[in-house]
Amino acid sequence: MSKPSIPQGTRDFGPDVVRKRAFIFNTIRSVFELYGFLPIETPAMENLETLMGKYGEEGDKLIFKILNNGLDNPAKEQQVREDFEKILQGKNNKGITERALKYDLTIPFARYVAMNHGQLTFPFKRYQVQPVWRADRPQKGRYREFYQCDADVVGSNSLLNEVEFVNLYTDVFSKLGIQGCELRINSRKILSALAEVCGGADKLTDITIAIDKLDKIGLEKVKEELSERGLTGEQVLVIEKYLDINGSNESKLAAIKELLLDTEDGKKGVNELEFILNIINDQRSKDENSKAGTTTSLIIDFTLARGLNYYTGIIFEAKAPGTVKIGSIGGGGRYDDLTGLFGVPNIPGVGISFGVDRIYDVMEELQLFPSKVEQGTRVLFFNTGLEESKKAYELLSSLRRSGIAAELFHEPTKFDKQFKYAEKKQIPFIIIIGSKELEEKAFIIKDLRSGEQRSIPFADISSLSFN
RNA sequence: GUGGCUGUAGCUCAGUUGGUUAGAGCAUCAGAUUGUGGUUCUGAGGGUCGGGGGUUCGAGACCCCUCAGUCACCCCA
Repeated sequence: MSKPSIPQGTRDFGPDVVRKRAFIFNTIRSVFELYGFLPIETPAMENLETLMGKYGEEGDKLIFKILNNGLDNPAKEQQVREDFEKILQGKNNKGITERALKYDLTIPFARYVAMNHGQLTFPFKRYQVQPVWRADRPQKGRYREFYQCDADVVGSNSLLNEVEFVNLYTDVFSKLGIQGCELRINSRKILSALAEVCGGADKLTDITIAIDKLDKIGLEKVKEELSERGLTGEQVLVIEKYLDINGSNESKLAAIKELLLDTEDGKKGVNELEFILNIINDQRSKDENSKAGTTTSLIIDFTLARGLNYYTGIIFEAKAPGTVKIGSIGGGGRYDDLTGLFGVPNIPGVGISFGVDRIYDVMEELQLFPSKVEQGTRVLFFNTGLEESKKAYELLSSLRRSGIAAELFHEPTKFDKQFKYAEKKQIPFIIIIGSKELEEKAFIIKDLRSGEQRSIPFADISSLSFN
């Protein structure tokens, strides 16, 4: 027997980790609900064709495919061999695989909307917290199974939705206690205007992929990559000018107008950004937290591109505070016609996502988890024998009824063991009921943190707070 | 999919140019301590040195293969 193990890139979570993760999930969920989003869930697996082709060529490779059952049926052997031949040529085949684990929450949601649009009230605001899977090779902060927390609004073109998401991000990070996050925004329209000015609207994807890497590989390498992707020296020069834009949000907008305002897309993109910025600035000028400088800052970033190619308008990326080297902890954007892929056109939407696993790492590194999230049992009743435990159980039940987590030690053994159990589980109080206490109708309660103990009549147990 | 690094006790790691019976700390269990823990002391258990092959009189160490973990690239949360 070899040692048991779990698949690469997956993780077990112990009790304390689950508690901390639950704190993050609950916080995000409560903010989603506060903004009027409704929960849905979709299956772990989707039909392969629902997912294929939605995430680009690279994305297709990272989809976890599920092998069909019954391939060992002798009667089908010939067919299976032929089907498998197609797999070897890099083509998917229904005879071998027709289901896959979901890759994100957005496409399954689009599929859900396409299937149920007749019943939904628009704008439909949903949130979804579920695991997704990617056949990526794991590395720091990247796993093959991880949770996404998504919120999307479909059926509305209003930019007020984008404003809502800016505030939603801000509220979540504030409630989690993470200070100094950055929310970067851009518009895909700006990027396509850039492509247009560079004489190659068809080069949009190449340009976005290259400039997205700017902060990682530097300007020179980006220029190299652009040349390799077939852009002329003149076009690269325009992009260099574009990438050179910096300063405050206002000066960035002024500079981009100069560069791209001749184009239709450029105008639209700038308008979008200005609209959002104006409202947010106005709101924040009246808000105490913003004045204190502890909120998430909203930053226009023309180098922000985002890989997923279904985005058409505003795009977001949330970044951890600069002191931790984790990078993106969330992202999202507007898509004009996501459900069109599933035969239901003209339902626009905008959505965002939180990367819980990375948020966890950030909070762990900055020690931001409140100590109360690790709180479990408040009081342990010592077991000193059968008769005594009967009384202990009676009192314990009354505590549980009033919401206080309590346990009875599982067997009558020496105090040493029972004390150590309480210590390891960080149970702050122990209660002892022995034969003497039974007779006196009063138990001994001890605070393990201070070592203080006193005797309390059985009847008075409800007056104790166990804090 | 491509490349780098690391695999020795439950955990963190020592282990000399290849040399006899592979060590330490922490953790676990037992005792000192029969109804009062944390500290201390004593003792015990625990290893096919990731797996397979090779070189050698002799391999934890050197070579090859393989598996696993990890980091980076591509891409992304």
